[in-house]
Amino acid sequence: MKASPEPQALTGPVEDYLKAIYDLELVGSPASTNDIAIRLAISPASVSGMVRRLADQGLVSHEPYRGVRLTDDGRRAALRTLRRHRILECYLTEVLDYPWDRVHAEAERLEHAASEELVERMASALGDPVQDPHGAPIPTRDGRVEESAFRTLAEVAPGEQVRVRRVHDKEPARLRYLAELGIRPGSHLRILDKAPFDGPITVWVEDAVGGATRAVGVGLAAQVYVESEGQA
Amino acid sequence: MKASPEPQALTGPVEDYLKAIYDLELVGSPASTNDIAIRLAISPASVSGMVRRLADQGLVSHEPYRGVRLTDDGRRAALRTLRRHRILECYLTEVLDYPWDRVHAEAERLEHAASEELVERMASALGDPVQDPHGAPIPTRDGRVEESAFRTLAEVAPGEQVRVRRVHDKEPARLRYLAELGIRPGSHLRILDKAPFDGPITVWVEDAVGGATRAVGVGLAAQVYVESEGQA
DNA sequence: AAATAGGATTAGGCAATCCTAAAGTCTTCC
DNA sequence: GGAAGACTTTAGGATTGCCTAATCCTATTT
Repeated sequence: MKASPEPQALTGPVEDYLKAIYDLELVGSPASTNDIAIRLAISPASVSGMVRRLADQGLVSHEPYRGVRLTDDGRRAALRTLRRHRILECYLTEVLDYPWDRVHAEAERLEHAASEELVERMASALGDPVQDPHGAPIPTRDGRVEESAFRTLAEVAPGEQVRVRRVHDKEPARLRYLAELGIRPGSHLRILDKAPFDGPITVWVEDAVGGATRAVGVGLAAQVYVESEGQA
Repeated sequence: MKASPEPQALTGPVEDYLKAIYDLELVGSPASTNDIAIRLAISPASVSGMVRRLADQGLVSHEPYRGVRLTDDGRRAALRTLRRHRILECYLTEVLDYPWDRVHAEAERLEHAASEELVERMASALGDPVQDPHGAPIPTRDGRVEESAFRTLAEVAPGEQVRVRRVHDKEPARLRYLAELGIRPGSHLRILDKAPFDGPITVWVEDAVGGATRAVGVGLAAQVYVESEGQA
């Protein structure tokens, strides 16, 4: 049995496509051209073109008009990039005290430039963290992750007590607002009320100063992943 | 009086050209196409093409067949990149204990991706260092540097005592060898002998374990910059 | 003053990425 | 069962950077 061949250097854009496809595939179905385009903020036509090249390189399999799936090689590459990204986020946050909401953008740029060696040094300095500042799990060196399927805050019924496990990390403004509300990974919430017609969700935030009642719109609540902690 | 316009984002290659031209200009004359090509390990024809684009962007002035000079804008951009590079080198070395000889290559990649904010955070964490691990001066935030003109070890006469101030940083193998000899910025040397016909230079290395005599070829000695400390 | 050696520039290409516009395909809804 | 609408792909372009081969300057040498 032979070690896998040297991971060839991929370009920044290629790594971005693979990450996007990985993420989109997580919900089960193959990634559609359109979804990839939206996620990367480029035109669908460009995605079609790039997907062909990724397929040529053996990183994805593509059934025209049907969608894209990562091959094993593609998945390995995606997880390597994800590991880099998340360790960088941890390092920036914990060691350099980088602001919570801007960490994602910085890591997004550095992940394509930082060597394996650098990232592993950072990981060691942090004691090999297992999740990033937004609660996302960090793939291991050998490419394993445990992507738990949490419910979102929008799906929780009134009366439940939950712990925040993860929040979306892309939009600085939303992150800043969530932080203001006291909602971040690890926060404890009790759902007090859920207004009908996709109305706001009222929660008791244990971790706000002295505890506080907060109303969260469904849009935002759908980006907050929680884990049950019991009924009130 | 108005603040200078936002420094537009430059591509990695463009930053590399500007750094190369900056360095070549340090010795006085405008940078030649050929020298830039050698420094960046690309063909002279490519340099001609890129120089035109740099001139279009107002970053350099180009007199065909005569050479290239940085404009004020170009110099500012070059110094920004150089500051990034050298602070990154310091940070990697001091905080992450990155090996001395590989720091240059890593910083070379990161300098194009790291934001101003990140680099300034690193600088603060280090107490605003004034020189990088190889002895190169770090430009200030507002773009000032003091590039001292040191003699090289190859130019020093026997009998002199010198302190190493700076060493070339590009080649890991040479750096490793110099470190083995005990020659790095701050080391104290006494020149014992200089063989004729560009022969080796024999030095007493104060900082080697217990002090040691070492012979250095002129090629290597020319990459070690020193400052006089007196006659023996 | 003409020949020549080097260095510089132009000509013509290629690969990676992205774009807009036009054409193709699939699914679903009368 | 056919047409609408949504999504995908192809066609044709642009840009950035790099390359090789060929041509062009400049300065030195005879």
